[in-house]
Amino acid sequence: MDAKRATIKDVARAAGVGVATVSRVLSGGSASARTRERVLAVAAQLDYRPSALGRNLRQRRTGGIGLLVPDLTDSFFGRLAEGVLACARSAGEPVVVGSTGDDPEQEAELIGMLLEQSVDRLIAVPSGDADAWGPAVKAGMTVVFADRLPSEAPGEDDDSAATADLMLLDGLAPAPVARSADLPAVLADDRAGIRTAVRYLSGLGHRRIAFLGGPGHDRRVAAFREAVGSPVDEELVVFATGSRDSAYAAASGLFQSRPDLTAVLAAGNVLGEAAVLAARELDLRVPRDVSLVMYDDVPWAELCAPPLTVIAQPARDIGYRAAELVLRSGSRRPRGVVLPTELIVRGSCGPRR
Amino acid sequence: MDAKRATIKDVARAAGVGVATVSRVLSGGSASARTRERVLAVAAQLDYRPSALGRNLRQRRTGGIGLLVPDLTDSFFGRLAEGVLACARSAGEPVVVGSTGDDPEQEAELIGMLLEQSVDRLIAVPSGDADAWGPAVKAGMTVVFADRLPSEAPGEDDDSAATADLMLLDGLAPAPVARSADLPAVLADDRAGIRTAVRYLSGLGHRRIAFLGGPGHDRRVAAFREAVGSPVDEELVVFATGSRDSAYAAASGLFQSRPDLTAVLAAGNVLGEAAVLAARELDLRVPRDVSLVMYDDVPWAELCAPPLTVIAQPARDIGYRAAELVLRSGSRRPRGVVLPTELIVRGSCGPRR
DNA sequence: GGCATCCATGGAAACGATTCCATCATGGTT
DNA sequence: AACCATGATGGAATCGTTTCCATGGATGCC
Repeated sequence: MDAKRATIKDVARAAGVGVATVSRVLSGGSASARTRERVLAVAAQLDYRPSALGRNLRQRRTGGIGLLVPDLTDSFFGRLAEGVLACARSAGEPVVVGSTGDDPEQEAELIGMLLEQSVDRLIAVPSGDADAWGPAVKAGMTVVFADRLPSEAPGEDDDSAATADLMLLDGLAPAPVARSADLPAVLADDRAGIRTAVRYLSGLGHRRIAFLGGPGHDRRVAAFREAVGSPVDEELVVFATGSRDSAYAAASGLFQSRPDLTAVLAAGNVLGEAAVLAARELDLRVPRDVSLVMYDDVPWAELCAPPLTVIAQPARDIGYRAAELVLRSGSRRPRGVVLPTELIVRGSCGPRR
Repeated sequence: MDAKRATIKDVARAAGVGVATVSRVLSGGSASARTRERVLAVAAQLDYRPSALGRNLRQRRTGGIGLLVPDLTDSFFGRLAEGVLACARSAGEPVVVGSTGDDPEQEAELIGMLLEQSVDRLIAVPSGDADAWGPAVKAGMTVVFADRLPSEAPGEDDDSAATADLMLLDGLAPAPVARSADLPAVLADDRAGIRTAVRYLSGLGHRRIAFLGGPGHDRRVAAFREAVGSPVDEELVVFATGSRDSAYAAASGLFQSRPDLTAVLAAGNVLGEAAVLAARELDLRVPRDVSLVMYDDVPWAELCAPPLTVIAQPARDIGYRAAELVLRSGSRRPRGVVLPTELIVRGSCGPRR
C-alpha cells in the first residue's frame, strides 16, 4: 500500500499546531519565526504538498488556464500553445487544452467542460460567433482572445462597424481592442501584414492576385480587399474549411478556374502548403508562372522549392502575451495587444510573367 | 452581478427533495420515475451543472488526464497531442498539457504540478530517467508512456536487459512491454522502421550511413546499430540536444567532418529539416551527393526539394491509443501497444555515388 | 500599573459534491 | 395479522483547504 498523501492535518498534528497556522505559514500569512520554521521543517519532512482540490473548492475557482485552439497540428497553433505553456509554467499554473477543429459546436462543448471544471481563465482562438462566448463571460470567466476575434453574431445590430473600427488600428503600438463583450485580445497586425504582402506583389507588377483563406480569416480577407483598393474580382477570393484536403481542393480549383491569375496570397501555412502542392500538381512553376506569398512563417518555408516568401507572425509571443494578459487581469488590464508582422522575402515571388 | 452558478442544494430545494436524491438521479442511481423526472426538469431549468471541484474533492481524484510532451512546436508531438485530445474529448475528460522542453528538471516540476492538481492519469513522452517516475507511480497515478520509454536510471542493475528485451518485440501485434516500474506504453515500431530504412539504403549501395539523433532517440539508435550489423563507425552517429539550432549544428558538423558519408538517417522531423538545410548550405545535393531518410512523415516532406523519403509513424494514433489505455486502465489493462511504421519512398535517396 | 493594541494562534465554518446509513412506506408471504 | 424484504428517500459525514472570529499573551504607551 502506498501511503496516502499527507494532508494539512497531518502536518498540523506533527508540528503541534493548528491547521489554520499551517495554512498561514504556507501561504505567506503572519506567523512567528519559531512556528514558521517548525511547520516548514515538518512539511518538508512529510513531503507535504497542498492539494489543489481543497484549495480550489474553498476559493471556488481553479487556478488554471484554459486554452482553446482549432488544431494543434497546425504549426501556428502549436507555437502559440507553446507560448502559453511557457508563460503558465513560470507562473506555476496548469493549462487545460482543448482542440476545437474550428467547429463552433465542439467549441461550445469544450467551453462547457471548462466551466464545469471551474476554470476561470481562458485563452481562445475563437471559431464560433460572438454569442458563443456569452456563457463564459456570464460565468465570470476572464477571456482573452488570441490570433482572431469571434465573428459577429448573425443577429447583431452594428454589423460591420466594430470590425471596421478594428481595421483602423494600425502599427505596433498596443492599442485598445474594443469588441464583442469588450474582451481583450492579442493579435498579429494582420492589416499591416496583408497590406505589405499585397504592395510587394503589386510592386512586382501583379494585378490579378488571388486570396486563399480558411476559417477565421475574415480580418485577413477584409485587409486584403482594402489593400487591393479597387473592387476585387470575387472569383479570386476563395475559402477552404480547415482540413488539408479542403485547402488543397480550394487551391487546385482556384488555379484551374482562373489560369490568368499571376499571384496568390495564402492566408495561413496550411493553405500555403496546399497552394504549393496544387501548383506543382498542375505544372505551374513558382515563381515563373505564379508568385506565392504565405501568411505565417514556418521552418519548412525555407526548405520548399522554391523557398517561400512569407509574412512572419510572432506566434509564440502571441500565446505568451495572451497568457500574461489573462493572468494579470487582476491589476490594471491592458485592453489588447497588436504585434507586428514581417515580410520575409525568399524565392517564391517574381515579376509578372 | 451575475448570478452564481446553481448548486446541488438549489436544485434539491427547488425540486423539493434532498441533495442525496439529486445526486443519485444525476449519476444514475436508483430513484422513482416521478422524482427523476422532476429533478431533471428542475436541473435543466436552473441550468445546473455539477461542479467538478466538489466531486473531485469527495472522490479524491481529478477526472482529467495529464499530457507531458517535449515540445508542441514539433509536428510529431502536435499530432500526438491532437490524438490524445480527440480521445479525451469523446470521453468528456479535460486534458492538462505540459511542455517539458526535453528537460528532466522541467519534467519533474510538471509532474509535481500535476500531482498537486490530483491528476491521476498521465500520458507522457518521457525525458527523464526511469527514476523520475517514482513519485508519480507512488502517488497512485496511472501512467502511460507514448513514443518513448524513459531511459534506464543510472544506478539500475540490469542495465541493457530491459531495453534489449524491448528491441525483440517486433511486428504489429500488440505485445507486452514490460519495463521500468512496469508501466504500459504506446510506441511506434522503431526497430522495424529503422531496419527498413537501413535496408533500403543498403540496397541502394550505401555503406557509410550516418545517424542523426536527438534526445530520447536511444531506442532508435540501438535499432540503427543492430540493423547496420557490423560495428558502426562511431563518428557517423551524432546527437543534437533538441533545439533547431543544435540540430543544424550537428548536421552541419557531420557533413563537414565526414565528407565521405553517402547517406543520412535523421531520427526525427526536426533533425531531417536540419539535415536538408545543412546539406543545402554546404552545396551537397540531395540525393546526388547524399541520400536522406527522415524518421517521421510530415506534410512538408512532400514539398521539399527533393521530396523526402520518410518512415511514417502514426503519431495521432499513438496519442489516441495512449489515451484509450489510460482511460480504460480500470478494467483489463493491455500492457502496451506497438504500432507499425511505413517506408514512403519519395525522392531523397539515390544510388551510392 | 493599567489599559489599549497588536499579533500569534487554534477552533470551526464554509466550499459542493458523493455516499453511508437510518427511516419509512409498501407489498408480499407465512 | 404479523413480519420481512425491498426500494425510495433525506440527513449527515466526509474530502482538504482557506478564512473568519475569538482568545490569550505580550508589548507599548500614558
